[in-house]
Amino acid sequence: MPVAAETTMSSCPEDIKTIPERVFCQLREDIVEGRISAGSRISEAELAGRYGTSRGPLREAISQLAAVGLVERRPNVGARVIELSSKQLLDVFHVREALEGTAARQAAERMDAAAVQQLRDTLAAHEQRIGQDGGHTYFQESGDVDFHYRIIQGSGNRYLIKLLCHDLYYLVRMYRCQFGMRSKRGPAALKEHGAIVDAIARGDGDMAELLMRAHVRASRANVEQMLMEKVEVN
Amino acid sequence: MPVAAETTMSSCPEDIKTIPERVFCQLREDIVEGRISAGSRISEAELAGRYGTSRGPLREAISQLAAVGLVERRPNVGARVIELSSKQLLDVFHVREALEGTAARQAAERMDAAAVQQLRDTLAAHEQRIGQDGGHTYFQESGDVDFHYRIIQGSGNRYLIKLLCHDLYYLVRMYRCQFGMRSKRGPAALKEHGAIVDAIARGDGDMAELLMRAHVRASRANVEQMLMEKVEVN
DNA sequence: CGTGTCTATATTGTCGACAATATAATATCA
DNA sequence: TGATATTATATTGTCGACAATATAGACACG
Repeated sequence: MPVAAETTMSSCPEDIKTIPERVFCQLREDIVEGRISAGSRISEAELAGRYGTSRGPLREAISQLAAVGLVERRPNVGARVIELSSKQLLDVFHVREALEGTAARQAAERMDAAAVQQLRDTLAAHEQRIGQDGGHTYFQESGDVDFHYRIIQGSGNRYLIKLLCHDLYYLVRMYRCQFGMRSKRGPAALKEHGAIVDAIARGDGDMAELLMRAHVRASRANVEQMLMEKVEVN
Repeated sequence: MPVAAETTMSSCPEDIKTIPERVFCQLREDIVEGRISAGSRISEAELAGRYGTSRGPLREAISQLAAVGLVERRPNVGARVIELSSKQLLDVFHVREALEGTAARQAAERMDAAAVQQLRDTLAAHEQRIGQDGGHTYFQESGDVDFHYRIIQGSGNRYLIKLLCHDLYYLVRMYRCQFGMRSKRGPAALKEHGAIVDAIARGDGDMAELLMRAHVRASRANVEQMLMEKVEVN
């Protein structure tokens, strides 16, 4: 009974009706996973071919990508995939810290008993996985994502949900994929998750926010360190 | 030498080249100001006529509006302007509190002397205006917006700037217009602004964030009260 | 040899026509 | 008469063709 798969923010849902929507998803995935390299130009004609559609729907998809911030558009010139810089990655983490902190606070205020229980289950599953395979990175990541996802949903704040789940996480994933970073702080993160759940269960919004912010901050520090090491290597 | 006009987030810049961009701006303005009423359906054909273009560019504009969250789209049915509820307004304020707090913190860390001076000037102009006309609401609003705008820009965090200046503020403005609320706490807000500037000038990020969050929270409390009064009246 | 201009080409921007879908109005049957 | 099936209509979705613009290359000139 893996809880993860179903609830994770799915890559490209099947129930997509319209072409622009489908292309938007696929294109986003290709960008995030690095199949279309950062900074590269996006040719409408070429992509129309690749995704088997005409340029109309494709332009719509590109518009949306631009609105979300994954590509940059210049009139009469075209669109390019955004460039990734360390500074911007850290800036994104600052935003994430603030937003996820608020999510945790509101989750503490609004989650009902059932939701809290589900959250506990997620955490337990995650714990078990780490125990089993000593923190095989993939499950660790997906477990982490699932945990955060649940809390964000639990906040019941639609705008927050939109920002974090629909916009920001794709950016974060893009960095993860392309800078090739996997969090190596599984057990530590797990403990922090536990404390956060407790605060939420208690209905202690202040503490939940505090802990979540610290958690994201620690994650950022981890990333920051990896970036430094990378610079040294190169 | 009014500082405000030039730097305020302009409604619809003149230097717009492409039609979708122009339509996006105009349509957004019409929605924000309530000329297209909340919850109403958006007919592509009708709007294409109104803005003097064909349906292609219009669809692109609608896509972007949807990505920003001002309209909701259903496949094969059409788009509607979002409905405004008190709960969602308050949720937006929660997000704003978190983001502007971060903006203030980063501004404190990153603004140079010149930028801080500009901020002071903005504040001084605002103060003078309030003194003159006893807080004529229009200038008060625009001064407030300008102040926040400067700090957000001062954070140097591109993602933050995008979220606050390009997405969130239009939502806030939409609520302001349609719920017809003007902040009646001019002098109080001004004091708070002063304290924030001091913290930023000092480079005290913690304090700047704390004060900014309190400031936004106070604004939210004000809005909350007005909402309650409204309910009573009706 | 460097610089500026001009032209050729490729790419984006825009449009109108046609296809697919949802909604509403109508008709049919128990 | 009520509910369901069916058609009609209006709206959205999609496409291919044409116009406008920017970029790269050739060419002339200082």
